[in-house]
Amino acid sequence: MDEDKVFKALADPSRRRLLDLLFEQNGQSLGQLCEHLDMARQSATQHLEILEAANLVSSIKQGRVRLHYINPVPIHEVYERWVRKFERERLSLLHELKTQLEGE
Amino acid sequence: MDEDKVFKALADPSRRRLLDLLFEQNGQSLGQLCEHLDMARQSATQHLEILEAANLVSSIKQGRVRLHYINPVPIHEVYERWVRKFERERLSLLHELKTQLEGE
DNA sequence: TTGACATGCAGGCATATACCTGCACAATAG
DNA sequence: CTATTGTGCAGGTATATGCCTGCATGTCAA
Repeated sequence: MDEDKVFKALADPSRRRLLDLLFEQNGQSLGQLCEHLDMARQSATQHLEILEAANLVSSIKQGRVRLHYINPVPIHEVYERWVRKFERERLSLLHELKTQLEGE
Repeated sequence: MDEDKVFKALADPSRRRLLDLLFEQNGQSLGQLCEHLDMARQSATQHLEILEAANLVSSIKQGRVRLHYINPVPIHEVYERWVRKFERERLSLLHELKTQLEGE
């Protein structure tokens, strides 16, 4: 997994919206997705390409439509590799910060 | 929490590195952090400002140094609000995708 | 006070990003 | 076949981003 691509892909609200839309209904075409997206079709295409490059979305051409499927695995990996360690220390760090502040 | 600021703050590798450094040792000064960062001090300052705006880092001026403290709460909130629902459906979606692909 | 050190602030530059228009191609319906 | 529909591809532009230099400010030690 390319961690950086995943984070950069998630950095844009339009792309998070696309993932939300695919989460609501998996396997949508470009046209379907655009109906919810107040932007030109070509812009949505570029966003979907970025999501695909990050392996967050897979697409399959079926006849003349291209269907898009969400892939939650990279998000899970980001959580595993990156969020969890912070989570683990969350309360103790908060306590530490509080102590430091009180020591001013 | 401003979800977009958190995602955008996390999108840059230098900023993730800063969070890693603060995770290793909390309460470091700008100078200390720069020693690990192959960039000008002013660039690091800008990254830290973005992290502060996202509430991922808090800083306190203590004499002539400014100390920086990590705040894992927004990361946790991103996980709660955004990652968890994908996590919840992860296996079932994978199964669904597999089924669709086999149907080609 | 004065020199040294850590940081703050202003601005400038190159690249990346997000958006668009215009045209081309492929598949299906009639 | 032909028109329609859905998508692919090539660019062009405005803004955002990340990096820098130069100078100003503030704090501590001697």
